[in-house]
Amino acid sequence: MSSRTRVPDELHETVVSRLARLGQRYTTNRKSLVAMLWAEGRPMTLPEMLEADAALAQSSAYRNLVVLEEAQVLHRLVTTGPFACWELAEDLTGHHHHHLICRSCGVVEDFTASPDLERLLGKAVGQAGSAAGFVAEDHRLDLLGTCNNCR
Amino acid sequence: MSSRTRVPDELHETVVSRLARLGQRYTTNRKSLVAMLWAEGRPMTLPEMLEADAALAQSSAYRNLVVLEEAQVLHRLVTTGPFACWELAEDLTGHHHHHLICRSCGVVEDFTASPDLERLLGKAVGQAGSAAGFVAEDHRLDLLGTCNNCR
DNA sequence: CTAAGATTGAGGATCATTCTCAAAAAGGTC
DNA sequence: GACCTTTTTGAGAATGATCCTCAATCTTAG
Ligand SMILES: [Mn+2]
Ligand SMILES: [Mn+2]
Ligand SMILES: [Zn+2]
Ligand SMILES: [Zn+2]
Repeated sequence: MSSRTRVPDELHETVVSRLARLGQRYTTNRKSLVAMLWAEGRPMTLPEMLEADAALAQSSAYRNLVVLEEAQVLHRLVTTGPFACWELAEDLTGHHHHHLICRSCGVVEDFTASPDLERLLGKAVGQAGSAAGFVAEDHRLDLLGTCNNCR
Repeated sequence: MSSRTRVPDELHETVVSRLARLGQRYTTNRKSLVAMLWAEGRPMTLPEMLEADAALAQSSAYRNLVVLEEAQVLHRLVTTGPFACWELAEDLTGHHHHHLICRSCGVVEDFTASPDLERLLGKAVGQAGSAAGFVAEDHRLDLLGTCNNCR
């Protein structure tokens, strides 16, 4: 829905350097995936990506998504649905966020928590160590409900 | 780790009535699954359950877990791992909680958030509607890190 | 231009999960 | 108990998302 038109040069350059660290190139196929996720502005499943760009081969898309994940360019979401779901890494969009997940259709939208909430989440991460020697480093928050489309 | 020994009669009765609503029986196999999750006190994956009780047949276990989920007796967790992971429904344990997830071995432990944090989470759920017509009803919080065993 | 290495994509392999179906078990009624 | 009906079971087959293989093609370095 967001439809940002062009991937900023700076983002492309960052992607190039992260891939380079792994001896990987920023090919046309990989650019397509990054540009598509940038333009869409929300996480996309693999079938959505294949449909959005008919030139993508399934096996190559799967492989490239993993490469981009290893390069910390993309982030694979944890979902209930049957398909892998991907978004740009947070440090590339500069936008720490969480997700609204529709229980009916499974669509995922971004959502920014209030500063107060983020502060308490950080505190919870710091204090988790008390529980059975677990050391927390990060948090993940999803709000579950019904999207505009499904109501 | 928790090793609660016996499932309280009240819990069994609740399970019986929830299954009855769907015309389903509380069979030995289903009792084994419920008792095992009660005793273990943390979410278990399907292979863990099969290993813990060699009498369980894989295909029946899968089927019964789904039946128990439909009866709202069990809850299927969303994980990165390859296996389905289950726990008792929160309203059966009377214990709203979240999860500590080990990035290394994938083990899941329960975790209770502070009242302040829960209050802000509830507030976030209520306010989510402002974002593009999404109506949130529930929240899910995971803390990601390293378990005692993996450190 | 050439050689070395990376990438591609069609098709096959993998594997968690679901489905099928005949046998067994559980209730209900007498 | 016997009898009938419905549910449950479990072994094996089917499904399907994902990953792997490998020969062909593309890129880059020299
Ligand atoms: Mn997102
Ligand atoms: Mn739990
Ligand atoms: Zn929806
Ligand atoms: Zn661990």
